[in-house]
Amino acid sequence: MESEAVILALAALAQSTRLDVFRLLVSREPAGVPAGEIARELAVPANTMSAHLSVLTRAGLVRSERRSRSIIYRADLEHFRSVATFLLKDCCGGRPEVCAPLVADLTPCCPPKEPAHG
Amino acid sequence: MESEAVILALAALAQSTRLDVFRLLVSREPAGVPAGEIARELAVPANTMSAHLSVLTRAGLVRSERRSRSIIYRADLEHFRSVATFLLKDCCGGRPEVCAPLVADLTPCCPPKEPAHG
DNA sequence: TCCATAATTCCAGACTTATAGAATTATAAT
DNA sequence: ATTATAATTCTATAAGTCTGGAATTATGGA
Repeated sequence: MESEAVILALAALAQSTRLDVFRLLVSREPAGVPAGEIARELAVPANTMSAHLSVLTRAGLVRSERRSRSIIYRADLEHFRSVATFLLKDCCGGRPEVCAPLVADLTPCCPPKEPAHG
Repeated sequence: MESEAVILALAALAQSTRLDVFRLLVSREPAGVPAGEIARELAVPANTMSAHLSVLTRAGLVRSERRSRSIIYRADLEHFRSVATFLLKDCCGGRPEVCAPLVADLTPCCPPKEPAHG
């Protein structure tokens, strides 16, 4: 993950409509949501929403796939996680005390598996 | 942590000079760095840097304190962590599989304490 | 007081982003 | 072919951001 990709992702999420879109898509994984329904649920005109979805796509945070007349959008959770990792590693590397409480906070909601093998 | 505060923080970090500043300040904790030295190290004019520092301050990511003629800037790691927590909790709540690998990735660099007590 | 240093604020120009109406493209049903 | 639905692209406007020169404020030393 390069820092330019991180900046793109941060900029994409630093806008209320787009943050709402991403949260909606995360909550609707893995089914995804058609563009029109996203626009309807968030009460934003379809063309405006299309512009926002394009920003999220360029940032790598969402992917889309046509299904008949609809275009289904889904959150790219792996990309999101790699952005978070980049950001946290930066401070974690030098400052373990930053990440320790965060890990402690996150651990209860995540299955206590053994360390990743990838 | 409200979502408006998160958007402010994301917007502040979604700019290369400011991301560099924040990384520099994280690496220089807890001593901090005077404004002029930040500008010099990142090769940015003092007034331009001042504008960036002001954005980071409004976003709650840095704090400053005058020491004689210098103004010392420091990263606010707690605020940064609460931004990260907000973002991750959102996906963690619905999608544990997102956070599990991240926690696994972060754990090795952080002391394996028992869960937080705050 | 006078000067030097450190940082900020003021200001203007160039650039980018957010928004949405109108037009267009793509798909499917009749 | 015609019509309807779903989404995007075109275009324009309003608003916001990034940048840095010039002026200003704050501090400290001679």
